[in-house]
Amino acid sequence: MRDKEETKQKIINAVGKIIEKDGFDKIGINAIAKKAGVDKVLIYRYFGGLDNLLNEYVMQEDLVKRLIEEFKAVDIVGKESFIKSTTDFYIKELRDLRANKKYQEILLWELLEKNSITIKIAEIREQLSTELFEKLNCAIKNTNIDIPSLNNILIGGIIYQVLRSRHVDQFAGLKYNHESGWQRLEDTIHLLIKTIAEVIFKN
Amino acid sequence: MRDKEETKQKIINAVGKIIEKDGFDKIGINAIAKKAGVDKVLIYRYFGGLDNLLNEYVMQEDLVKRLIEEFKAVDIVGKESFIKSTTDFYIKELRDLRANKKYQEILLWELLEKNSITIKIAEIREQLSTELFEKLNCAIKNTNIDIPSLNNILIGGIIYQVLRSRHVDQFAGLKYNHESGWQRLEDTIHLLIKTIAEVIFKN
DNA sequence: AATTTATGTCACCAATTAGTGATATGCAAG
DNA sequence: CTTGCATATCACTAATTGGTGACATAAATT
Repeated sequence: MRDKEETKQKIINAVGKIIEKDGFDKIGINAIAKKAGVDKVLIYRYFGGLDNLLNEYVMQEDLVKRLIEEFKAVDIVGKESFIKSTTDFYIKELRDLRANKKYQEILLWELLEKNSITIKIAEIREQLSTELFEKLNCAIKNTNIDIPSLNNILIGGIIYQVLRSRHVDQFAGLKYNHESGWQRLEDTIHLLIKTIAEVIFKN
Repeated sequence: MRDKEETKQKIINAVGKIIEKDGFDKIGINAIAKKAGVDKVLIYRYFGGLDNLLNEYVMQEDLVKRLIEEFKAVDIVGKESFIKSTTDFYIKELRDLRANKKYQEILLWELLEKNSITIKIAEIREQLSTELFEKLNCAIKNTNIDIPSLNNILIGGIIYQVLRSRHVDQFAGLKYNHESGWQRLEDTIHLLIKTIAEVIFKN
């Protein structure tokens, strides 16, 4: 008892539980205090308000670490390695996102509002993708393919399917409540990258 | 004064204004009544509650009509017409979505919760896309390209970029606060479809 | 042991929410 | 003019929200 750090941790954990259950937009001081089994005044005393608390929560979650690892894993030396490496990257992104409800909530939060936390997350991702594209630029010279732009469509497509599948069973005929729908999506990602690789490495 | 239909219309219009300004998730009885300059009890009397009111609002907006028109415009007879028709379709979808804040809000709403209205919208889109793919299936025989799956990535990618651009200026290097970023996206959509068309019509 | 400090609880405030019963008012028919 | 009805307003309740000051208690310092 009477352990400040432990209490702080209880509060931060409560944030995680609520986000996993209800998402970011419905989070509030009262709900957090109740979930943590702690008086809400402590949130003000120890964190200085909801914003700072959420900030500490996000920084504690290793979402950022995961992102970095996935980006670093991309390694390209030729056509075949381009296909394998980028396909792996996008499919891993899809599978991880599907499995990680908290990550889904953060991405959804980024669509809902702009605040100190979503800004910070966006900055980190921005920096990582810049590094990735520099690496790709070294591997691929003189192509008319706009890699960042293509990446955005793919990543956006992936994120949108996952977020949408939470409330809708199927989209344009693809059944996301069966694994087969997701398999078709993965196959199409693979095929797309293979087709694009043909254009990039045509000479 | 004292015109029931006019009052109902004032209420429905207030819904539109609030959604355009704050989106669906923050909408409430009190805010609507205030915006309409009308007592909130009339919302219960005339519509039977928030849900029914939102339902009437959505049905009155011609979002559905617009969707239908865009889907019907797709017409394919060969490779060149496939490229032109589908590229036009997706780019029109992108531009329309960018220009239509209310449509953005509805799409966002579909990501946030499942209710009678989002279900209805999803059903309509589901039916339209089914018809579209049947049309495409007639035009394109014996291909290993999974058209619905590809469509989902493209549409999802488009929607995600637009929704994201509302709070973030750039994504993976693409600047969405300048028209040039959107142009690059459109160019990439065009290139992607052209490349896929080569595969579909290779024989 | 006594006192100070850190930690935690309680009771309240003002604002806002969804929802409802009683009441007032404009209008049209008698 | 007056009665009756549709239309609209008012005034309230109960619950919930974010936020704060006063108080209690455990632990550490003297």
